[in-house]
Amino acid sequence: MTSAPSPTWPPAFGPDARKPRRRTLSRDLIVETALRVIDTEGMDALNMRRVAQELGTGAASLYAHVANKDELVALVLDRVYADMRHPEPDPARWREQVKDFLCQARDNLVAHRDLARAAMEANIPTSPNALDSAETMLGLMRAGGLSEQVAAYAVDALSLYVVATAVEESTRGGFAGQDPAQVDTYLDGVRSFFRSLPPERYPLIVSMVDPLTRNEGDERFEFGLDVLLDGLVAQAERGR
Amino acid sequence: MTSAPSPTWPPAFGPDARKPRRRTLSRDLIVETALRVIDTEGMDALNMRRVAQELGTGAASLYAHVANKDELVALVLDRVYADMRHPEPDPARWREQVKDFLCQARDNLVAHRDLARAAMEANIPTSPNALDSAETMLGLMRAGGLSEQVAAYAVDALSLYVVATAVEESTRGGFAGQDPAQVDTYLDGVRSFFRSLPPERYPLIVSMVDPLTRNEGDERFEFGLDVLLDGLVAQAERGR
DNA sequence: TGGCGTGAACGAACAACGTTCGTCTCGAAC
DNA sequence: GTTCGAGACGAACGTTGTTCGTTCACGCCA
Repeated sequence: MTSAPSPTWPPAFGPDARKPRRRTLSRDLIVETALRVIDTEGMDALNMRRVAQELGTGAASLYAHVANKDELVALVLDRVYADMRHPEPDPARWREQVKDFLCQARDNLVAHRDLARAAMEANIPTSPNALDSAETMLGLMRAGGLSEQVAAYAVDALSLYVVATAVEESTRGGFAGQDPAQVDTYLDGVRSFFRSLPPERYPLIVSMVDPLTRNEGDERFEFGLDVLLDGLVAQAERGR
Repeated sequence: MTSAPSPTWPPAFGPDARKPRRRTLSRDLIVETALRVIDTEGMDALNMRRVAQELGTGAASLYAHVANKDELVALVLDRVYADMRHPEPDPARWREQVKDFLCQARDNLVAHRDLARAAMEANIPTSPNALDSAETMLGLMRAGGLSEQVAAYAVDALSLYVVATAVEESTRGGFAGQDPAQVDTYLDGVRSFFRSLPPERYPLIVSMVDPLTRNEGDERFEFGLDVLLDGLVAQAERGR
């Protein structure tokens, strides 16, 4: 590993001593770059040095614009919530509107790899664009005739389901549905594992391998969503 | 910061040179120790050196019994699932039984700080005791008359809701409900933040602060659970 | 136009982490 | 009594988030 010692030039004579100092750093640019890293390599690959490298600078430079990594991730998340489109409440179609809005939210999340993991770790939403989504959901629910308390609880439960589903889905096989073939091979592995289990201990799991591992588009996600919304409709009618 | 250089004794004469070599390491002991660390200091404080120190040894020693940290966490999680008590299915009371079982699961999770985070990151459950719980749930659902596909989807959705709720709750204010007073002060902070929001942009959030931040025991958790179960009952009756 | 203060960029460094390496040592089998 | 292997162990490596002290470019005021 010992290489010939290369002579160290005095700084002024070093190669390209006048490298152009990039003065173009900004908060938005950092957030956008971080999102691009997440999109292409996932959350695990997101670190300060990686983002800085993408911008042709060092990690320390980022801290002039961003308090720490947690704040950066929160900003990225809020940036993604900004892409949501918000419907005008129509009382006659509140159930459909809520479902559409939540499907949109899920699509928006899984479009950015496993970014949903950040949404899961976040507490009660406090970022501007996340609050916009909460406000919209509350509007749809209240238009549907749900009481204040039921609407408040429902927003919580539904948001939780959407985010948790996005996390689960984006973790399947390591990366989200971006390559369906690899998800299939992962599920094939699960199937053969389930089938190899001792039937005397796990009779139902072994006999229900196919329903348990069924993967037909958004069927699984929409099933849970419909169950929740059916339950909410029942609540609404009961409270009336 | 320069202190007087203390003389370094040759190893053989050092203090307590004959420290008893603990040959009592085992997989179960490591798992139990890790769980204790999680219980007392939370998941963030769980690292290999910390567990090893608790056992009076070095981090490297653990790797003879455990492949890596991920496996250790998975073992801890399975160890916690072992505490579940499994009911005998009674078709007449299936809804109540499912609810009781899931409440037990939630209590079991939040009893160990933010261990639920590990359950969230885990994929489809493949550990023995987690599979036992899935098997039990499937048995209760099938006894209730749900179709194979509905039961399979339902187990997924309900498990997801329980784990996600546990994560959310254990993250509130940094630590789970172990100190209700501190959770209250956290919620007070959220309340005053919500109230300080611009009413023209967030009219519903501002006017619904109290319902949104209500924290009455397990009311919030049970609300979502009841909504899901109501929706499932509706599914069951529809499919009949 | 020329000096100057300030915020930002930067390289180096620190501490904590998961993990691996090579060595040593104990206990049991022969 | 010798051998041998599993496991305990200290040291080290590479990666991470973050901080420190310095340097520098730009805009302001004289």
